Amino acid sequence: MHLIPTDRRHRRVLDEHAVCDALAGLPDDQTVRERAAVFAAMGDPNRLTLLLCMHTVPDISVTDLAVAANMNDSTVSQALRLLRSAGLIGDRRDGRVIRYRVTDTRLDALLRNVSAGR
Amino acid sequence: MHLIPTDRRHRRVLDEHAVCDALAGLPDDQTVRERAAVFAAMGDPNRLTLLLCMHTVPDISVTDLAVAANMNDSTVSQALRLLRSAGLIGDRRDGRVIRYRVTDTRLDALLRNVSAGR
DNA sequence: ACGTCATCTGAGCAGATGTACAGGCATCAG
DNA sequence: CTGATGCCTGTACATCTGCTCAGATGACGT
Repeated sequence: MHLIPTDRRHRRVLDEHAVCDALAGLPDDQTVRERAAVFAAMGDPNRLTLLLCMHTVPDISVTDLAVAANMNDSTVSQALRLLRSAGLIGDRRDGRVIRYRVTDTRLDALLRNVSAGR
Repeated sequence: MHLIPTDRRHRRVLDEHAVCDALAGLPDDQTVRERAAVFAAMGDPNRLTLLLCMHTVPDISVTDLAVAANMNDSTVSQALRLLRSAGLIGDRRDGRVIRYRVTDTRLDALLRNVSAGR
């Protein structure tokens, strides 16, 4: 099997078998990018803290998140916007309060795991 | 229970109960930082690709990694240095070839999961 | 309507990040 | 030894990030 794309065919290789195996186990580029984006979203301490708070207290308000995470409102708001555009969280309006919660089910296990390292 | 640290006691809060619950479920700062660092390391598409390659082909060489991930040697080398200093991978010298593999067992499940989204 | 409150937005900036390029070091074959 | 090969490092640069600050928006109570 020659899984090496034509544009890299000229490149020197030490173990062609290894390269083909690696390529065979690789998802397509778009999938990799999507997954990486999820990890990147969790890769910031402040955002991870926010996610953990939303995980333990679903439908928590922005103000309370800001106090719990020790960040100021504006910073929280921007972090939440990023997480929301990544599809990880969802919001719900409740009067003039907006409540956030984790909606991506893939995060549940990960966040539980992080909390376990307490 | 008043889990809110004294330096934030003056801040306005909507639901003190929620804030305390969120704080109670939070690991200490250092733990959060460590976990975030792991996610951040996986948060770059190139690095995630490299990790996936090392996951499916343990002890793969730098040259082969570069071809499989379609990056040039130097970029791969720097990415590997970052991953190594994060403690996620380990290296083994074999003549003039250096072989890398994933050593952090926590990544196994995560990488398998990413591969599944193929 | 008015003031207050919860949240969002935009601008600006310091610092971090990722990549390419050039060159260096170490190892192997002849 | 000499040249080729595999890998690493330093530098430079453009880009991205995350934060703060100031101000805007929208909803509530009176």
